[in-house]
Amino acid sequence: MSIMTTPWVPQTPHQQAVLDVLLSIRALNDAMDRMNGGMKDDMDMNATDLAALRMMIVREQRGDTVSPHEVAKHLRISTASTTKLLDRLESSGYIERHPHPRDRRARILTLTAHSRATFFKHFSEHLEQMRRVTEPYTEDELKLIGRYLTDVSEAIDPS
Amino acid sequence: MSIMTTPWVPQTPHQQAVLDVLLSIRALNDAMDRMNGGMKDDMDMNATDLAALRMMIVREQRGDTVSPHEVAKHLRISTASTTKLLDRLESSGYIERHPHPRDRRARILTLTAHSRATFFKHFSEHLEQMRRVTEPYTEDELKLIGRYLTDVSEAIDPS
DNA sequence: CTATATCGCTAGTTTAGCTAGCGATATCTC
DNA sequence: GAGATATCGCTAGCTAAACTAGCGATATAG
Repeated sequence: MSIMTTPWVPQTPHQQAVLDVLLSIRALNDAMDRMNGGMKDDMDMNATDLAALRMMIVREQRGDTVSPHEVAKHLRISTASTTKLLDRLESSGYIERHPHPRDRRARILTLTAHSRATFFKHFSEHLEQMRRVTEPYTEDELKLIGRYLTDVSEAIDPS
Repeated sequence: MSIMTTPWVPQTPHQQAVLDVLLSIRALNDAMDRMNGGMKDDMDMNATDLAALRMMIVREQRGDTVSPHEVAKHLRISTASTTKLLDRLESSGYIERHPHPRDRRARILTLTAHSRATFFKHFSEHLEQMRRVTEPYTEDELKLIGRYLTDVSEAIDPS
């Protein structure tokens, strides 16, 4: 993520602080990209398949189920590519396809126990590290940080 | 980026704040991924090629030049793939390959004016939005935020 | 009830990665 | 210096994973 891209020379300490934060956002994004890269290598999986798995895990935690169509939309790939992606995940035992109870055209996707176990095995260490560096901050500080991160997310991708 | 992935129920307001921050980091990462996706669509370019362009722009701002080898290392792709990537960028007028002044095996890569113009045209709006939401924070707040973001980056990818 | 839309899939094509290895050049060791 | 080794960017050929087009089954709208 290239933040430091415009010729912009900070004139004041405040402007310098703004620039530093934007640079640190870029650094964070790079770090997360590398983390994802590492996980996909560890799990012997491509980036898209891993992203699909992440999406399903998040949805499951919210109590929602996922359809092939939703996977396609989330990953911004075609439904044809999604079929093949799901073939890969299914044949390697990460997901299962079940009939949708009401719509006989549709499917619902579920994670296998193996899937959850493998994902957490590789992710929990990163999560623990993140929690470790987050916990020392006070509640007020965390609220400020959370508010800022939300501000930035909405600024770059008003959803 | 799936943060909310472990069954972890916050017991205190502080724990809740920690969880919220971790969730907002995931949201930020998702937003930046979508921003990148949008830019690559707008510029009719694949994600890796765009990442290479970003890297070159950052290096140029620091006054450094870039070699094909460095592109390969940064993107974690083979030098063979990098040759093809540079072929694409060169034939579409984004970069130029020049002989290295001291090492006759090597090349140095430069951006074209068209490249810079196109990139900034598509990125500057996002950057401006990010700066807009960042500027209202006080210098002390920004320092806190910057420190936290750096902490997290180092936690997930100790470089 | 007919027309249209949606869901997931198959078939075939294209893109962008990979490994292996080469020619030219640079650097290290003696 | 001379020879061995390493490095740089490249080509050739292979593979993985995306794409478009379109189909059968089913659902929904007029």
